[in-house]
Amino acid sequence: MTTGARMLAADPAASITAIAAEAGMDRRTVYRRFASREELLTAIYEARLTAIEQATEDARLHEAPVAVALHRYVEGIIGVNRTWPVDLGRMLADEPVRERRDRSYRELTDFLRRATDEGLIRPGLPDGWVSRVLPQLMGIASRDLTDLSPAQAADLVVDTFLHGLGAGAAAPRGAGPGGTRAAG
Amino acid sequence: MTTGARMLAADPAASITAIAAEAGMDRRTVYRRFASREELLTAIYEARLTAIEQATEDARLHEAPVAVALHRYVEGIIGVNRTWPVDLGRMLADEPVRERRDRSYRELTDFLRRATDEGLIRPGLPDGWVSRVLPQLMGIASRDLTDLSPAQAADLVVDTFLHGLGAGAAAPRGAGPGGTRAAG
DNA sequence: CGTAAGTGCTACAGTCGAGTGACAGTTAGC
DNA sequence: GCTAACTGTCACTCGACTGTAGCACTTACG
Repeated sequence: MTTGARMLAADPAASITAIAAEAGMDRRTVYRRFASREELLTAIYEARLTAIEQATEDARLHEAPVAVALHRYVEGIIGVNRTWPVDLGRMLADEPVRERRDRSYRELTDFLRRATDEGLIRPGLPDGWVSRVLPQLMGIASRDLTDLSPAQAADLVVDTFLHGLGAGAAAPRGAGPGGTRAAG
Repeated sequence: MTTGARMLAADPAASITAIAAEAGMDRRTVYRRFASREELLTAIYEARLTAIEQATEDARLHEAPVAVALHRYVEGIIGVNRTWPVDLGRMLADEPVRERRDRSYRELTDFLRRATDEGLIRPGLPDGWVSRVLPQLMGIASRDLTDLSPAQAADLVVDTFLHGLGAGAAAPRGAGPGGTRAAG
């Protein structure tokens, strides 16, 4: 099913025929597993959601030290993004799926608030800015920096997230000049 | 035409009927102005490209001090993003349009290289990371922080881009705690 | 060997959107 | 009032996709 997800990530309007072809099976076979197109999409998104929830749990966002939890979370989500690259946001007709998605987002927001309270993140930033920047950084790292392992990509994302790309900040340990250069 | 672009931004697969309806005219009228759907899309994207090129020129990326040019560029592009929110990337069948887009991207990359050479941006980062993070930050600010003016949003984007969101960095002048809070 | 499950393939109806044609109504300028 | 340009509307063809039906084939299992 992951291959079909990759197809949908490239083109959310992909036809069942195209999705089936990429997965190496016939269009009719897809309909034997999923009653409709919507059901297939829901199944894929649910798989992604489950992976996200697993990664969130593994990161122990509520208990672990914020710096540790942040890195573990980023690394986990980058892995999820690569396994289930499907973007969605459009195909959210299902109320239960939408609710699960919102819960995951809220969990991230709560964690980032804790990180702010504990002094890791600067306070006073506009609402939603912090919790939108982080997923986007993870998204870029997942999509465009395929040469980096999830752990290496997480180093870069966390460092960029906390310190930016200006010259006046500390470079990440083990990701310095010449260390993790990726191809074009 | 901007209204049609807003429609396409929300759903790239929007029908001509829907686009025309949002623009307050009949589907048939659209076909009188544009020979085909592809031509309409091309026209919209060309309008965005022209605005981008104007903003790039206004920022004087080659001559102005890098810090100044960066801020001017970000402010300009945020304005463009709000006027022409269309995302594209998918609808790039036209070779000339694609080439213009690539040229704009190259211009940004060149500028960011200069900014690195002159010590504004940290060297040794993976290829493509810097030039992908900045547009994404501008995109979030354009879409989700609608309460902020382009200038205010640019303050935030530049500060985040250079210093990140960690507590150990200087907050932007005039965008401190309680200053530019946006509604959730 | 025989059966059952799963798959590929062809064919079909229904829907939706793209694009075109023809006609009627409206507005501006003479 | 008359004309020209523009627009709205009805009606059509064409193509692509969804979802379903039926039949043939392969594979595994007893």
